[in-house]
Amino acid sequence: MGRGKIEIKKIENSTNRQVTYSKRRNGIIKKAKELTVLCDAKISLLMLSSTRKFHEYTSPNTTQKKMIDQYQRTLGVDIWSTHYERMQENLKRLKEINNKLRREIRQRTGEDMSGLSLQELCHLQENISESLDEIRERKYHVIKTQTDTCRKKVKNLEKRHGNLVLDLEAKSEDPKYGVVENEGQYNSAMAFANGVHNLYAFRLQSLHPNLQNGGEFGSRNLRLA
Amino acid sequence: MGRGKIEIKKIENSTNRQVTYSKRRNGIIKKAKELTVLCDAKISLLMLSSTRKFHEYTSPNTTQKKMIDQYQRTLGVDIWSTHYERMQENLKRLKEINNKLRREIRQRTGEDMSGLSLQELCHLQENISESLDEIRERKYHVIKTQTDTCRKKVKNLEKRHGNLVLDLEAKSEDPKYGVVENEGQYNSAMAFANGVHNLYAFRLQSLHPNLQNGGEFGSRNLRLA
DNA sequence: AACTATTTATAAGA
DNA sequence: TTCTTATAAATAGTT
Repeated sequence: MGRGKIEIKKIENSTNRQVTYSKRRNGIIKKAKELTVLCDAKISLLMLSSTRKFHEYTSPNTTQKKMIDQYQRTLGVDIWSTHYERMQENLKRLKEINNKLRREIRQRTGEDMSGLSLQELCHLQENISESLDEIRERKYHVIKTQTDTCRKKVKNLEKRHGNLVLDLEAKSEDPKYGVVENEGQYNSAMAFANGVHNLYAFRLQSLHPNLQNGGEFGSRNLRLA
Repeated sequence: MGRGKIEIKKIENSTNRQVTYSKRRNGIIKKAKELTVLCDAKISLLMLSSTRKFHEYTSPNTTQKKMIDQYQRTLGVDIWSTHYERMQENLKRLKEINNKLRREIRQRTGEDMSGLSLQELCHLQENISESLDEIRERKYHVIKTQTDTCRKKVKNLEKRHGNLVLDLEAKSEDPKYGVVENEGQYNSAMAFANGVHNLYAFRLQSLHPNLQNGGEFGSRNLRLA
């Protein structure tokens, strides 16, 4: 269509070819647009010129991805299958592991023991019981550690208190200090001493935590006995 | 181009639209082929009609995948990134959940209790203890069910055995049957009776499983006491 | 699917 | 590139 008929074969003249490409490219895009509107079609058009220039047209009511997905579904092929399927499998595998873990937890909590044989139940009971022992041991360990820390703090306070008391006594005997001026200070020192005494009492009690079990943390043991 | 000029808007007549689609589709594919040959271009053309019919054209010297790869490289986009990233996030999320579940199990088994405060440990111990109670209950339930089933079987066997014995006695009293011919039969019937007796003894023992705890399954309870 | 009057696309030239 | 224009090609409406 033009001043003369042309044979459909590669245009050897480079400039001519580029001009023709440009003209016909616009032509085909126009056709694609018209087809989209006239016939309510969806079109994806990718064009790569011999000079590596890229042009595209995609119908407004779709995307390249949708078109390619459709293409793959229609032809029953999947260009990206390798990557994609591997991820899908990974997801599936993780979900399965997840469910197994949840099931294990439900069994261990006693929420769901359906499907467990008597032997499995015995095994589970033994297992949980051992876990309970370990947790109890750990608890005692933590209690002991906290107690030790507390004891050290008390020792430190006692020492500082002792120094204070000595200091105070020294000052009381010193004629330079009157009794009245230092009364308030003495009282607060006594209050401090009382506090330390209480802490010390706690320390003595806590030296054998394993033998007590009378407090909040020990009630469970009584229940189990 | 035709008998009359048409406005570029959706053809409402369905038949007409399909005919036009068919004609213009062929036209655009012809144009694509010409452009491919004339200008040494590479073209990917995907078309989806309003009736969901799919047509495509791809230049002979390329493939859809190459075109799409080129498209993505040229425009610096990744059509799949959204999908891909969502999957990646999903994977990550599942892995995290997985790890949390594993950690919970390790805590419940007593394998790893690092990072647990005293309060948390107490809570855990109480929790596990309750689970143990539930599992023990379930076990007793299973034992009871099995015992009941066994008891029913025994009852049935007793009945059948009783009938056999009566039958045998009747035959022994009947002068038609000699003692010698039936000796073997009688002995085996006695052995069977002994077997049933043993089963019956087991039945009696199992009537109060909660009070026994002397067997394999009860040792744990003693250890907990 | 074929026909054909017309519109549209475009080859060549400017 | 873009414009022009003669002409080839595409196609709307019809059969």
